[in-house]
Amino acid sequence: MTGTGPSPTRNTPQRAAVLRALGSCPDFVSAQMLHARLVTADCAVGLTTVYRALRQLQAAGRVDVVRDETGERLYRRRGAQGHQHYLLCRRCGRSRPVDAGVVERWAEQVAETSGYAEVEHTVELTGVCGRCRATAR
Amino acid sequence: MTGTGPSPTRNTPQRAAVLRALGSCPDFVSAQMLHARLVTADCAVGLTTVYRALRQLQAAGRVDVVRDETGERLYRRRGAQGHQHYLLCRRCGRSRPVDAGVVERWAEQVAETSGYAEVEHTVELTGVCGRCRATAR
DNA sequence: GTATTTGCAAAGTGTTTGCAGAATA
DNA sequence: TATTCTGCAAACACTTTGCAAATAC
Repeated sequence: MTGTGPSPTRNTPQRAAVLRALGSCPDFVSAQMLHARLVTADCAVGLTTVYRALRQLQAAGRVDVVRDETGERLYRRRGAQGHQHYLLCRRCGRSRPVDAGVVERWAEQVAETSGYAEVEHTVELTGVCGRCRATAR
Repeated sequence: MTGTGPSPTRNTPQRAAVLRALGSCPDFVSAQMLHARLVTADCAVGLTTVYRALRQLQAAGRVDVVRDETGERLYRRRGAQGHQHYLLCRRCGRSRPVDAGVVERWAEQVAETSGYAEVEHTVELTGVCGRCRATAR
């Protein structure tokens, strides 16, 4: 039986470029931004391909995904230890990881007492970072 | 001086209809669903108007807004005491309020220690409710 | 009587899909 | 060589905007 195999993945220069570009962004970026960045650099990749690569990375759990207030998806390469939450600057997009252990435990507890199965949680913190506060008022 | 007045708001049957329809939905609904519902009932309202009414209600803090996984906005009329979090069923959309006091306090603390200003938070819990679990596997 | 609201049609956004040609293994 | 991947163009879904006619105050 073929099963739901781990979907074969080839090594292509485009995917490598996307991953590299993503790694060079300390903060969350949208697919569009990433694409623009790749085009600006010499290594142009189709927008479609960027979207596909990102979806793949998301499925593989190698990126964290959040949504900005317009609903646009923002991606960030994930470190080794999985699942992480961030505090994002609404002005410049800068992000910093935050310790959300409390929330994790809370979510687990709700999951247990609610009668709901497969409970997942999304936590997003946004604010205005110190630098942006200092700059434009 | 004109200032940023509290934007005059007229009472129109359409707005009343939107608010009424919203009130009759125990769970989160999208603008599109709400519009369909209004059309099905005799009181037809333009889709544009539904969107405008919802934005108005959101600005007035009279609805809670979340996003489903596709990015579509879902609205739910808010009770008296403001700001509330929910556990949503991914299959049927059913929701139940959850006590997120822990998270509120955590968010406040992060806000204080982070150096970020105007920190806001979004918390979304999703799962599969008991009824849906029992029904379709 | 005047300013706001409505609602249609059209534009705009981010994202996905169809498909022929190119590239990988 | 057999599949997978790329990338353009077109399709999609939700949402917003322009504007003339209708409506509330």
